[in-house]
Amino acid sequence: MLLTGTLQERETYVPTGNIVNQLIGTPDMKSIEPTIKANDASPPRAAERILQVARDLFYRQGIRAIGVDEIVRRAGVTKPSLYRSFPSKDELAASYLRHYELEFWERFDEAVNAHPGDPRAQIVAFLTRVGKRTQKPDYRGCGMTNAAVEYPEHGHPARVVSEANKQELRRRLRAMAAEMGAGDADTLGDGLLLLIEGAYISGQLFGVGGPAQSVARNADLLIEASLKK
Amino acid sequence: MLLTGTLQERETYVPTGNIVNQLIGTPDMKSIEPTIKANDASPPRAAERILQVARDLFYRQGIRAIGVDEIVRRAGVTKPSLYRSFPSKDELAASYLRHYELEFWERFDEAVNAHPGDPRAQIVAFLTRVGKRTQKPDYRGCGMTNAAVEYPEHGHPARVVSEANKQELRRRLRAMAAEMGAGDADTLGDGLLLLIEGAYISGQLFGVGGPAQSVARNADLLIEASLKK
DNA sequence: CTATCATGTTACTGACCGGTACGTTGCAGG
DNA sequence: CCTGCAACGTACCGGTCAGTAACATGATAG
Repeated sequence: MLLTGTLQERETYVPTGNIVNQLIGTPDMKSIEPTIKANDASPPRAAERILQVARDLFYRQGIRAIGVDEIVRRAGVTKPSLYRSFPSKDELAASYLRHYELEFWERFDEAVNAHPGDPRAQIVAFLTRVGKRTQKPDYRGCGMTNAAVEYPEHGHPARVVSEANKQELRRRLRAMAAEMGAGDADTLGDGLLLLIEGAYISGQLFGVGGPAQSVARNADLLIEASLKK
Repeated sequence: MLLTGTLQERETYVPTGNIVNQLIGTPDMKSIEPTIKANDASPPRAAERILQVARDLFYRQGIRAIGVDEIVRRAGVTKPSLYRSFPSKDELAASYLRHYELEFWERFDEAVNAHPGDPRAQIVAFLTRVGKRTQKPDYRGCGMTNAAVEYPEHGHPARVVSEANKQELRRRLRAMAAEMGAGDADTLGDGLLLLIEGAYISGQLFGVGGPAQSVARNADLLIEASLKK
C-alpha cells in the first residue's frame, strides 16, 4: 500500500513570500501616507485602497474565500502593488485583523468610559451594543473569531493577532469580574467571554431574531448570580 | 473609472457540477454496502473511505483548507471515485456535516436520557462533557459552527445543514428551559445556546486551560438566576 | 462463456491560486 | 533639461483548484 508513513500534518504555520513593510505593521506608525500635505485631496494611495477593500471583503466573505486577484481588481490596482505593500496575503489578512482589533477596543473602551467605576454597567453597555449589532441583516460576527476558525494552524499571522486579542479580552473581563466583587471572578469573567463569543457566532448563524439579541440580559443574569455567591 | 456597477456580490449559493447519489443523503439509507455478506472482511468501499477521510480532514483543518486531491490521495482512491459517490465537494462537505450532526444528537440525547425528567441536570451533564472535550489538545470546536463561519453564503449545502441543526438545538433548549419553569424560558434557552457556542469557539481559540472549561458551571449559575425570577 | 455493471484507473480541462521579473510612468531636485 | 527614484502596470511563473472524458478490471448473473 502506498502513501503510508510520510504524510506529515502541518499544524504550525510556515510563511511563504518575501519581506516588506506592512501597513499597520507592529505598533505605532499612525498615518499611512509618508509625505502629504494636510490639505491635499489626493486620491488614496494603492496600499490604502487595497487594505480598505481587503477589510471589507475579508470580513464579509471570509479570508480564504477571497483571492488576491479579486482584491486588486476591486481596488483598481494590480498585484505587484499589493505585494509591494504587504509581504503576503497572510500578512495582509493580519493587517486587516490589526485594524479590526483597533476598532474593537474603541467600542469596548467607549462602553467602559461611559460608566466609570461601574464594571457591571460597563459590561452590560458593551453587550447591549453587541446585541444590537448582531441584529443587522449583514452581520458577520467577529473578524478575529472568524479568522481563528478559518486558520487553525498555530502561528498563522491571522491567528496570532486573533489569539492575542482574545487573551487580552479574557484578562480584562476577569479583572472586571473581580472588580465587581464576584466570588469566583475568573469563572464569571470566563462566562462573560463565552456569552460574547456565543453572540458573535449566533449572530451570523441565526441572523435577525436570533439568540444573540439576548446576550446583555443573560450577562446581567449571570453577573447577578455570581455576585450572590 | 472602471469596474463600477456590475460587480454583483453573490450572497446566495449556486451549485456547480452534476447530480449523483450521495452518502448520507437525505434521511434513511442506513448501510453503505449494497450486497456484502456479513462475514466478509473486504476492504472498505471507496465512498466509505472517502467520507471517513473527509470527515477527519474537514473537521481538523477546515473544509476550504482541504482540496479534493488530498482527500482522495489519503483515502487511497482517485477523483472519479469521489465524484461518482458525491455530486460535488460541497455536497461531500454536507455529508460530513450530516454525519457530524448525527453524532451530536447522540451525545446530546445521552445526557438527556441520563437524567429523565430533570432538564437542568440534562443540560449540566451535556455541558460538563462539552467542557471536557474542549480541553483535549486537538479540539477544533463544532464542525457545524465552523462550517457556517467558512461558508457565509445563504443556501450553501454545508451551511444549510448547520443552520438546521442550530435551529433545532435552539428549539430544544428553549423547551427545556420552559420545562425547568424559568420565568423567561426563551431568554434562558438562548443564553444556554450562547454559552454552548461560546464554548465551541473558545475551546479552539484558547486550547487547554481556556474559558470553555467553565461552561457547565456558568450554565448552572445562569439557570439558577433565571429560575429565581 | 459471455453480457452486465459497479467500481476502479489514467490523463486531462480551464480557471484560479499566491507570487514575481521586469518594464513604464510621472514627478522632484540639481 | 536631465537624472534619479518611487509608484505603478504588463505579463508571466508553477502549482493547485474542482470537475470530467474515456477506458480497464473484476465479480456476478444468465
